[in-house]
This record gives sequence, structure tokens and C-alpha cells, in this order.
Amino acid sequence: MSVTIKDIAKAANVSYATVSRALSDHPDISEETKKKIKKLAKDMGYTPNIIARSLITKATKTIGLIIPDITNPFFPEVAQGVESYAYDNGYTVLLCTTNWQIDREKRYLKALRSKMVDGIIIAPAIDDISHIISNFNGGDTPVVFVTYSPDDPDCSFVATDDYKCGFMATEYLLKLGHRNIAYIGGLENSSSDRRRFEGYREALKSYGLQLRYSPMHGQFKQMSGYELTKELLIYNDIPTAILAGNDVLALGVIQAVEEFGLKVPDSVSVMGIDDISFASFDKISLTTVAQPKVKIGQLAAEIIIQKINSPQDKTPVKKVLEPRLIIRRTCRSI
Amino acid sequence: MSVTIKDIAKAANVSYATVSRALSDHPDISEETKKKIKKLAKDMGYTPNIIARSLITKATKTIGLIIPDITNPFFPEVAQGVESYAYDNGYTVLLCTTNWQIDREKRYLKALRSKMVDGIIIAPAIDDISHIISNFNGGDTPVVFVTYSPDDPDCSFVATDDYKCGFMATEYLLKLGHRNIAYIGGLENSSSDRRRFEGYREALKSYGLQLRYSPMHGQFKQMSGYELTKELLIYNDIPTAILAGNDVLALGVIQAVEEFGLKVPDSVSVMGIDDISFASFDKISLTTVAQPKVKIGQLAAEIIIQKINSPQDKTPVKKVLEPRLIIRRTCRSI
DNA sequence: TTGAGTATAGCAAACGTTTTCGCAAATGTC
DNA sequence: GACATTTGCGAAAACGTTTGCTATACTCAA
Repeated sequence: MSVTIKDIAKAANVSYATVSRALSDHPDISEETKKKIKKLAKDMGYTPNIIARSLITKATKTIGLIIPDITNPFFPEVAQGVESYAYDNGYTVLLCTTNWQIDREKRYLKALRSKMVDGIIIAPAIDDISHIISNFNGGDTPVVFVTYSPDDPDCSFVATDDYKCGFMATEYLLKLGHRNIAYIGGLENSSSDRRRFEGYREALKSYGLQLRYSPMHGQFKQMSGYELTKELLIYNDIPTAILAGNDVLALGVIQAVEEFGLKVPDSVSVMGIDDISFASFDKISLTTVAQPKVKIGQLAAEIIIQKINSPQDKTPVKKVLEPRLIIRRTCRSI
Repeated sequence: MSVTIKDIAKAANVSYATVSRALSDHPDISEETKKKIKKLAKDMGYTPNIIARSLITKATKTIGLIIPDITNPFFPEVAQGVESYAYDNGYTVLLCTTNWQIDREKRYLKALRSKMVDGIIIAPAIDDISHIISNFNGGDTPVVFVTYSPDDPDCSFVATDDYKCGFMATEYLLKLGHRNIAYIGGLENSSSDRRRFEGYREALKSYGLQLRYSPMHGQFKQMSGYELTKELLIYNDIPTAILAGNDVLALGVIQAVEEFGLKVPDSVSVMGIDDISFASFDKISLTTVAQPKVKIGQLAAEIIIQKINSPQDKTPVKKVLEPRLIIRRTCRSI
């Protein structure tokens, strides 16, 4: 039984239209009345019912954020970016994690539509995003992709250049003198993994090298990096360097390599991609390619809010951010 | 211009009450009509407007989650716990991070009330929670605290026993033979930090020891642990062991200790509290006291949903979870 | 045939706002 | 002092649902 505008109206002996206007500082209302009503509202402990407001204004002031895995330290940082920008602009964010499952993604998409979020920021679980497009091509709700650059030219997104990430990392390894470089990937149908792998392959090619190790895929989890590496090391042809699809994987790779009795970087160099915060921890000192994680989130939030504010402008905005090589101590020259 | 119940009613040539009932499988509607209407709804791409529904049912099927810092790997895990439980029960969660700032906490609390969330799970930024209580003592919206056990006997919460965390950790160190044990804390007015510190002090006392090092406080950040430790090491009286208020701090502590030229654990043992996922990484192998993080989130979600479902039952439910000592390799006996 | 009972479906109010339109009183203009 | 303009406010519709009550048309027993 919370206090509504009508209660205030009754108490102030005015119509509830007046209360509504007074509270939103409408110029039609006299200063005196405004003051009176505002005081009353405060005293009575009034909180506007945004649900009711949304019904008529068709704006919920909330944006949906769909990410695969909040447990991978990469995502909290982008979440942080969107949340803080959203907060500063009066929006709140609905957190949805898909656990890389497309059916969860679909269900959340539906739920967000039902909940009338004003916009959606999504890091898609897999490469195929047709279900997202189709869910929103009616298109009153703006969508921006993060960590993913869709082929569809009409989609807005902000992502770092994954191809370049893979390329840069591999190139660095090549420059260090490595020729036997393996790639340990995450989810096979993840687009960023695919592009990183592409970059890796092209870098090899640019040095006249063929793929020597068949690409390995699992999940974007430390455990997966660990297991895939174990598997990799079974064979005699041990690489001098391993590029992991991301930092979390790289941690697993290191663990497996050292458990195998090899030293990092002495015997095998290991590189990650992402630059999660623990990569810089001295005991780890993971050489990696950094993505501007918080910035990705911030930009995405900025774009989505701008899109919300000018719904007529349907032109997609695309931001591709530059990765940055971070040299630490898990790679050595040979 | 999305399709509404009225559109379907028009198309089906029935009243919109019928449509509403058909879609919610009300027994009053014939199977035939239901089938027809459901098909129509699907074909027309109908998505219920939950906003409108909420206005009348007074349930938004969303719960607010307020945490201090999504960037500290501790919190994503509890977030994960609540989110997945919520998802399974048809709820979605509104993510609010306060960055340990009480004014953000207040503003979010207000926003959540406005947005009519059905319940709130909150890890308070600081010890004083009067603003939370006062905001919700009207009390139709259930609140459960996590990571925090309020003094107020009417509050529901789920938390691990922070006092015991501190005690256990310190006791372990004492058993290893350490007598000069320093404590590096986080936020000074954080209740969990305070209780952990209490546990630490009591453990010392149980061994007949006084506080030897004045308690140090900063933030719950790696950098803070690093800086405080640097400061601690300035003095001649270097401890043989350092207990950090949490794992993230501990990482900073280790960094500072080693940078100072001391070995962990050879010269100084370091302990954390929380057992964040990276603590188990081989290169770190942080000895710590584990909290069941995901479980905390899950339980909190379970409790809040149960409370939402039986609003008449106001009895607080309190879960205090047991910490678990995790012995790894940053502590040695002396 | 009548009356009660049951299966379906419609009417209209309600949820708490915002907003369009209109109207009366106050003020300004000559 | 007559008219136009401004100021301040109220009436009521609208947003998209759900739901209590009512209404119709059957069925079936007496």
C-alpha cells in the first residue's frame, strides 16, 4: 500500500494532474503549489511508480545486458563499463548471463522484450545471431553488440579487432623466433575465437608457415585450457609457444605445461588475449593482447542510450577498438 | 507499435478478456478458442507487455541485486548464484554496483523501489545499514542481505561467519608457529572486514598474544593491499605472516612482499580470505579460507523468492555458512 | 416445459501514471 | 472598461493488462 499521486492529490486538495505536473516541474504550475506538493510528497514518503509511468511513456529507463559468463573476469569489466555509464545517465541494467547457451539467450531476449527494456547490449554466445536479429528486426528496441562484429551491415557494435588480436599475438611470437606455435581455442562456434584463430593463421602464413597443429577447441574456461594442453602435449611434436584464445585459457595452458614438467617461458612460451586483471599479477605476468574492456562497455552504453534518445536515426554505429600488445614474462625469444 | 492483446482480440473476433484468459490457460475458455487464440498470438508475434501486467498484478518478476564491486571476483560468483537461481524460477535480476559508495547505494535503493522490484538482495557497502532499513521498513518489499549479518534481528541474511573466517585463518597461522602476524584490511567501515579482524584478534588473544601491528585499512583492491604492505614493511618489525582481509588484498600483499625482496612463504607467509577462483591457480596457490560464494547467491535468491511468494510470513531467515580452510602454498610453518 | 446447473465469453473497472484539451481567473493593453 | 492574453489548474483519456461480475446458450433432470 504505498502512497500514490492520488493520495497526495487528496492531501493537497488538488487534482492528481496537478501533482504529476508539480513533481515534474511543469511550468504551468505555480512555484507555491509546487513547493507545497513536493513537501507533501516527501513527507508522505512518495516514490513514483515507474511501472505506471513506463506504461504511458513507453520508456523503462532500463537496458538489458546479455553476456555469456559473469565468472570470466573479462565480462565483469565490460559490465562495469555499461553499468556505470548507465547509472550516470539514469538507466539501470538488467543482467542476463547465458552460460554460452543459445536457448538461454533466446529466452532472455524474449524476456527483455516483454520487460520493455529500452535497449539491449549483447555479447552473443555463438556466431549465429539470426535469432537475435529476428527477435528485434521489428526494431523499435535498439541493440548493440559487444565483443562481436556482426556480418550484417545494419548492426551496431563495439568490439576490438579480434583478427588483429590473433595476428598481433602470433606475430609477436614469430618475431621472438618461434615457429612451432599452437593455438588453444575456446568455444568452436564463437565468432571472436574464430577471428582470433584467423589472425593466428594469417600471421603464420605471412611468415610462410602452415598450420602445424590442428586447432583445438573447448570452452572459455581455465579447465578447458588445461585439458586441451594436456592433450596437445601427448604428442611428440611439442610447440615452443602456445597462443591461447583468451587469458583464462592461457592460465590453464600454463598450469598444464608446468605440470608436464616444462617451464614457462623457458621451454614453452604462452600468450593470452584479453588482459584480464590478474594477468598483470607478478606471479603470473602473462604476456597478452589487451582489450579496452571497460571502455567497450562504456561505449556500448553510450551508443545504446544515444540510440534510445533518437529512435528515428537507424544508422548503425560501429566501433572497432584497437588491441594493444602487453609484453610481460610468459614469452621468451628463441 | 507492437501487437497487443487487443489486436489479437480484434483478429479473433473475441473480447480481449477472452484473449487474456486464453493465453493464461484459464479453465473458462474452451480448448478450441484457446488453440485458435494461441496460434493467432504466435503468428502475429505477440509478446505480453509485462509492464502493463505488473501494474495490475503488482509483481515485476525481477529482483534487485546490489553489490559493491563486480570487478572483485568474489561478487560475480555470488551474482552468478542468484542469477541462475532466479532464471530458473522465472525472475530476472537488476544489477546495481555501488562502488562502495553509500550515496550510490541509496540512489539504487530508491530506484529499485520505484521500479517495483519484487525483492532485493544486497551486499551493503558499509556497516551502517540504517538507510536500507528505513527505505524498506514499510516493508512490502523483502530484502535479504548477503555477505553481511545485520545486528537487527528482523533482517534476513545469508553470510559466512566472518568472525570465524578471521579466527580460522589466524589460528592456522598460529599453529604453524607464527607469532608476529599482521592484518591488512579493506574498507574500515566494512562490517565483514571488522568481523574478520575481530576473529583475528580473538585468535591472537587465545594464544595470549596482543595486537602487535596496528590494523591497516584501505580498500578491497589489490592495489590497496600492495600499498598497505609497502607501508607495513617500512618498519623494522617485519611480521612472519600477514593475514589479508580478502584474497584480492592478499594478491597485493604478495606482490609487495616479493618486491621488497622477501619470499612468500619462505620469509613471510600470506593468507587470504574468500578463495576466489584464481587463488587456486598453481602459480599463486594462495592459502585462504573459502566462502561458498555461488551458494551464498543461490540461497539468497531462494530465500527472497520464497519470501516473495509468501508475503504474510515476515519471520526473518538467517543462514550463516561455514568457512573452510584451504591450505595451499603461501604459508609455511616456522 | 420449466428450472437449475454448467460451460463460455463479454463488460467494465482497476492498476498509477502522463498528457491533451479546456476553462476560469488573473493580468495586461489600449 | 472592454478585450486579449497569460497563468494555474482540473477532467478525462490513454497505456496494456487482469479479473470480478454478468450474460448468454446450452444440457439435463424433474
